[in-house]
Amino acid sequence: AREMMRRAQDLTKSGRIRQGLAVLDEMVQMGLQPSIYCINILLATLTNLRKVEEAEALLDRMPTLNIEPDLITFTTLMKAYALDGQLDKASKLLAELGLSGLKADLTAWNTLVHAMASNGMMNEAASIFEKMRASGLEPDVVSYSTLIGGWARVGRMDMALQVLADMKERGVEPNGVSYANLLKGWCKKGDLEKAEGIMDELKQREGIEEESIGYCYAILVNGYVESGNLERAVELFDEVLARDANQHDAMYSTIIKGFTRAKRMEEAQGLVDKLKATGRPINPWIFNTLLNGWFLNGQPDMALELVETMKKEGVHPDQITNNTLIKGLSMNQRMDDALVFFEQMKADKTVDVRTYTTLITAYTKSGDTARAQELYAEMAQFGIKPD
RNA sequence: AGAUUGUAGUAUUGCUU
Repeated sequence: AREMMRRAQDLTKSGRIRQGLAVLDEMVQMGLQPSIYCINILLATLTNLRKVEEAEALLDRMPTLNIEPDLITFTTLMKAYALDGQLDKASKLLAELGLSGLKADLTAWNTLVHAMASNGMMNEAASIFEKMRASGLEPDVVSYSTLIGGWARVGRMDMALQVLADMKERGVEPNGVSYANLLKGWCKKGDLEKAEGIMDELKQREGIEEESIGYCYAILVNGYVESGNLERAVELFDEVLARDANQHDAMYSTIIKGFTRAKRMEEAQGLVDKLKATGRPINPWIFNTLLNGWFLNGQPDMALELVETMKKEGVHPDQITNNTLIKGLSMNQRMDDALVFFEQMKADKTVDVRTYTTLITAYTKSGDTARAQELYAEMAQFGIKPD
């Protein structure tokens, strides 16, 4: 049974979901009983792939597999619904745990708070937070950090800071994530001075892991890039690299993004060359960032050349690479070239809603609404829902 | 007994803002 579950997981993870789930049927025929542990792993895999319908179907099948869903099962599915924006269903799952003889724990409550917060529903998030407390559970650092992140996300830094004060008062120590969420909020607002202030407080605090500090710096550097202060970003870039090797790839892609936006392609290219010289494999994010940069700067031929170079270096184009190519080529009046990549993606079954939106937008802008309509109709054939 | 099972924070692609 273990062997078969492993096979099911491998198939599912690699995107062959049908075949993966079919293994369960085989098991039933052979009289083997899958464990709840393994089913939950499958469910988490589907959730992380955003395959909500498949996750839902798996839950529905559990009775025929003679398995009782447990709290982890339901929490995983709540997350799946949240990622899909189906907040009513997520709430209902928690509310109906009792029907299965289960009771929500801190993780389940936190998942639901996050479901609301990540979808901008902060009144709901706060109300669920209170219900959790009323049920006798003490909110932990995750609960508070989730609320901070939610308020920051909707631009209510006053509320985010209030939550920070609340947690301190209640004796829950803020951690790196609590501060990262605040930083992100200030960066999003473009208030880098306030962000620096948070950074100072973070550095003075005892017990914050070095790894979290590096993570926070990465947020700050990106904030400077987004606000157009490339010089300060570059200054911090070296500091961060010296401080935390984990941030290496994120730092490079962030700074390369900055250079490409500032039309400083020589410097962007220079950083990639520097990485190549180390002989270590280049992170696809870095490569994709530079690729997009060539298109932004109106140099589609440089972009195509880059793709060839990277292939030779053993970096293979992924879905984002192809979407970047399709967008870049179509916005540089190279529709025919874009369609070559589009056909390739369809053959690989890697097209997604962005691929279609890109092309539909391009055709609409060029006045070819008939082609746009066609593509819209075609999406459904690939099981892609318009958003 | 064992096993990669659920919750919060960075970088690249579309539309919206």
